[in-house]
Amino acid sequence: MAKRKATAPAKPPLTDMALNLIALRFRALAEPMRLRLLNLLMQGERTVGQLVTESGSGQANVSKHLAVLREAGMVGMRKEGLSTWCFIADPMVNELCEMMCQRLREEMESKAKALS
Amino acid sequence: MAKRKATAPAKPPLTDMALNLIALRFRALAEPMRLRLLNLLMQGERTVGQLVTESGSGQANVSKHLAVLREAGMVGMRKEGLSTWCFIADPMVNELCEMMCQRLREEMESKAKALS
DNA sequence: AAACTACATTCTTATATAGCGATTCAAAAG
DNA sequence: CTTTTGAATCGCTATATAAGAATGTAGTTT
Repeated sequence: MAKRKATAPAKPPLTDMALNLIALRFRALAEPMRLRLLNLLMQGERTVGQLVTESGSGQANVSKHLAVLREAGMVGMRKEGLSTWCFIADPMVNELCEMMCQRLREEMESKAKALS
Repeated sequence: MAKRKATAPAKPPLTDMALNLIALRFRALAEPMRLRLLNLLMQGERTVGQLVTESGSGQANVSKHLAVLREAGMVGMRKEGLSTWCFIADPMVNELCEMMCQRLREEMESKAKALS
């Protein structure tokens, strides 16, 4: 029997459920405020209150966004006294954002060059 | 208990504009139907009509989703006679989806193991 | 015990968009 | 020209959700 090449690009079509799960994850990254929270957490752990202050958004809003990120497995939380400390729980988040930023930089520079 | 890694990447906070641009890109990937279209295109070029047939969605809907993917720079199109051929214009799309799928597999297997 | 603190939750409003049908547009054929 | 075909666009409805205000809640202090 032929063994499947590891580099074989022939990918099977994804099921509806898989598509929904993947879309759910990407949706967690599809809001500027959530990206801002992740961006702040990339500098280190923060309490919810600190994120409220530094994000400039309201407390209820930050709490809800953090819930979305937590359900997506991207942010973790641990309670310590009255405060809740948040941290990035999935290093993939950094990679994804890094890739996207890099790609955007390339495109913008390309467009800028086209205008010069 | 691991000591905090010295690999702290110390990234500067992103601007509002950057966050909006990044969110816009992720939003393009945040819908199951668009992921399905991308998944079909991963197998090779398709006309819009073929995508309508294979996706099982309506023509207007597919057309609008393709417009979103095109504006996000993820899908390219070339007209040939009456037909419009679509293709993946940014290999990053494959990487992003691959990463996400891999991550989901890991989590699901982990959870499955936790239940056994 | 009461009062306070840090978050979470609920409720509401405003906005965005997925999906559908109908229409329009553009290229090709008759 | 007219018709046909492939795709884009418009109008519409239903649904999702971001954001703020008010309230609830659990842990802390006094």
